[in-house]
Order: sequence, then structure tokens, then C-alpha cells
Amino acid sequence: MSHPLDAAFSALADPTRRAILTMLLEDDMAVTDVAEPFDMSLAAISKHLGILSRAGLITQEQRGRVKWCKLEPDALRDASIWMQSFGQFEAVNLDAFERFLASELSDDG
Amino acid sequence: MSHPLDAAFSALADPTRRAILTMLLEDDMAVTDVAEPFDMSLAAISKHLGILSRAGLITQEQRGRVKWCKLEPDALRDASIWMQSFGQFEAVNLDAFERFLASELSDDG
DNA sequence: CCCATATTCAACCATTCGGTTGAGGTTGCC
DNA sequence: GGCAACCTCAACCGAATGGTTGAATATGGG
Repeated sequence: MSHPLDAAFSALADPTRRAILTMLLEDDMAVTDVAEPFDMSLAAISKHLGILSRAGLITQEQRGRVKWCKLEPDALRDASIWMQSFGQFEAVNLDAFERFLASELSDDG
Repeated sequence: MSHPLDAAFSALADPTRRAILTMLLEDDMAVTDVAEPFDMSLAAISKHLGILSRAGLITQEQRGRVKWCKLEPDALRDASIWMQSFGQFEAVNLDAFERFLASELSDDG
């Protein structure tokens, strides 16, 4: 997994990890709180967070005994730019975007 | 791999597949021609093309004994839109884009 | 000090992934 | 018809992935 884009895209390929990123859009969160909504062990979530962190999509800061997870949206920029080279997408249509997000949230994000 | 975004992102996670997509930006290509620059068996490339096809990123049309591969850039739209929800990227800076593409092409894309 | 909380580590497991090889099925051409 | 070109299939392989469990390591609070 040498190229940074490898790490970014493969991190994004997992629905649990995308859901975590979506949660972190709201606010920074502790690992335990990130894990809470998922039907999965804490250790599994900890691994997912490690993958997101190594991909640069989040950062984690230890403060006391809790480790705070913070979204790092800039890391998505390169991946986003790479994709823009295909299709010459027009600036995102916000209506379509709203509809898309709605369908996303009713699913799993 | 239920969610369409799973397929798209995990297809994009492999550098060989990203390179293939970049090649297809130029023109439609036959499977053998896609395989030519890679140090890898034809069967391996055929599998990669299958993955790209199942992810909707390309389509393949059989014509005679050659199967033509065609980029399907619209499939990148959803993934692109998903990413836009993070970071509220400003409209892509074209200078940065040029620099990025240059560094990409000198690497492996 | 002791206990609970927060998180990771280590070992394990089943499945998937990315590659190989060899055989096989069409299609096109002489 | 027969051979070459184009592509996939099937079986196999080693390594990575996504999950589990149980133990280990801080840290904070009464």
C-alpha cells in the first residue's frame, strides 16, 4: 500500500469507516463514543480508527485517558482532486447533493 | 460489499486499477492493449477490469473477438459527491490540480 | 490503594484479494 | 479446416482484511 491514494480509497471502501467519518463531521469524539452505535467490539472500532488515522483522514489526540478523534478533511482533497480528472463534474448540484445525503443517511452512509 | 460506494472506493484503492482508468481517459481500449504496459498476466488484468466493471466505473462491449473497455465517469459522481460533504472544498484550484496531475503521472497515477 | 474507565495488544479465525498457471471457448483469417 | 488471436475460467497460493476474545496498560476518582 505505497501510494497515499491507496490508503485513502481503501479506508473509504468500508461502510463502517465512512459512517465513522460522518459521525465525526458533527464533532470530535472519544473512541468509546465512536464505538457506541455499532454492533461490533470496541477493539474492532479501534482498528478502524487506526486505519483512518494511518490514511490521514482523522487525527487522534490523547488527553488524559481518552483519545479524541478528529476529522481531517484536507486528506480527502487529493482523492477528490484525483476523481475530478474524470468526468469534469460540474460544480456539485446542491439539490442533488441534498437528495443524495438523505438517501445515504436512510441507509448507512 | 452491498453499498455501491463500497465497490467504487475499493475499486479505486488499487493502483493498477487507477492506472487503467487513467489510460481509458485517452481512449477506449481492448483488454489485451490495456494489459500491455503492465508486468502482470492477462488474466490478472481481466480480473481488474471485471472489478472496475462491477463497480460501474467502466463498461465493456464485445465486438468481434475483442472486448472494448470504456470509461464510465458518471459512476465517480456519487463517490465524488460523498467526499464533498467533508471539508466543503472550494472549487478545485486548477493550478494545484495541474501540479497534482503532474506528480501523479510521474509516479503511477 | 483500589476499582472502574478507556483503549490497545496479541492471538486467532474465516473470507477476500491480487496474483499465478494451464486449459478452454470464440472469433477472424488464410 | 486449421491455426492464431482474444479473453475468461478454474484451481491454487500467500498475504491482507475484518472480525472475535481475553489479557494488558494507562489514567482518573473515591
